[in-house]
Amino acid sequence: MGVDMSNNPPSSRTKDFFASPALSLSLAGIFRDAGAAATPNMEVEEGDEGSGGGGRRDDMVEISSENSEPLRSRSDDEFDGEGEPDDDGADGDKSKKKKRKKYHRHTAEQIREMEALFKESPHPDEKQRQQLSKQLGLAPRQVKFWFQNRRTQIKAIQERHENSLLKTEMEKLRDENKAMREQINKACCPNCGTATTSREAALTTEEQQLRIENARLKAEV
Amino acid sequence: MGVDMSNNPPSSRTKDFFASPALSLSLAGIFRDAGAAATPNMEVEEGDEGSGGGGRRDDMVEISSENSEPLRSRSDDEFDGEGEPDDDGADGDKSKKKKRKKYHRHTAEQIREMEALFKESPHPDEKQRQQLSKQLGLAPRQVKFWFQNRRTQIKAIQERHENSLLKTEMEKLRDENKAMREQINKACCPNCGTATTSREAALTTEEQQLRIENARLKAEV
DNA sequence: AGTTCCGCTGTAATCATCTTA
DNA sequence: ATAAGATGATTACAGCGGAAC
Repeated sequence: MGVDMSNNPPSSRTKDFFASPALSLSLAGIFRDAGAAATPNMEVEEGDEGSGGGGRRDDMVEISSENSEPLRSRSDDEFDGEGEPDDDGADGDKSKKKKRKKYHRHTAEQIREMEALFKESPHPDEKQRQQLSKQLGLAPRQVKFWFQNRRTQIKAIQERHENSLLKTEMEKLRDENKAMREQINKACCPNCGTATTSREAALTTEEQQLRIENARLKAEV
Repeated sequence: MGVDMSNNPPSSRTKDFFASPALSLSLAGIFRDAGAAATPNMEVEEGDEGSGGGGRRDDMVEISSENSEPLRSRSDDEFDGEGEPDDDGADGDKSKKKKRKKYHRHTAEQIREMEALFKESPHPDEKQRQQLSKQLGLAPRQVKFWFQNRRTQIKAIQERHENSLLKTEMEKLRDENKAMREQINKACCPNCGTATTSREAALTTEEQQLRIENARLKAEV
């Protein structure tokens, strides 16, 4: 009954890794350097109005659509109430302004700079980070985070890449394997062409097979 | 050139997620796997050093924390000194005790429940989600997020797993190929090669040895 | 042409552990 | 052997792209 299973993702088959705006290209360069120029996008929309205005947009939850349900309660805030009670007034109304720190993405330039440094050293020390942070107008922590996340990303991408390489290589090996197997089985040696059909030949081929199996077993262990 | 390694290998990619028997392990959340130990899993082992060095052993998580709470937090929030040159322009809203909203992790129970549902359907519809959210005291959005993140997580893990399988298999193939290559190159056939010199005896003894080793290996496997 | 919804990807930030100097 | 940094896992969010109206 219902175990569903219908889900089945509509699936997109596109797997192209390197599909990210800022990250991909530079990364791609690491592996295969395509000569393509970089600096693709740069449109950082995000017009943050200058600082003066103070707009304060509250939150962005905006669920729209019908689903707006009764925003549940205090919700998640941590249970340990310690400190931080700021209970926003009664919850009577559903205002619930949960201002969750604006999300905020770093600008293209900031990323560019950090990337540049990253290329030189993926593990910058505090000094370097600090300097960068000053230069870019980011908090030192943010720079630190960025590097951390970046390392993780790189690793993931590399892994994926490696995976695909592995796959192709394996396929190659598999073919080779098959070919060799056939060769051994039927034509013994290319030099003399016609293999002898005598008992000796049989023995050697058998031996060969044994060797092969042996190797395989060894690999397994 | 486009190497295009995309892959849509018709091959094994079809597992419906979690269908994998031994996948569970590291998924972080499994604090208690409820359920009798019916999961004889134990596999996935992969040494590999990779860069950076570091062998690491990952282990089952064990976050303890009995249900209910307390999840301690060591010093939370390090107050950075505020003086930071932060202010990334714009948005100067700082000021005030900015309680950087606590991070907050879902409780073990919430996770357990969600996981349970996840097993049945990784893509719950709004109704299901809503119900769950009520039951667990989480905002619907949180539930939604959780499922999303979880899906990605699973995917990543699966990929990793697949990757390691691939690696071992490839290694196996490689060895086998090497062996075959050697065979072909040297001990090819008794007629043309170095085999004609009353090699029979030697061959047979060698063969016997091979057989013995073979048997031993088989036993090990 | 459209628009509404939804899932997925990428990313920011935080915490918990593990390493390492 | 203690403090600092790296790493992995999590929560949360913005946007894109496709599918369903």
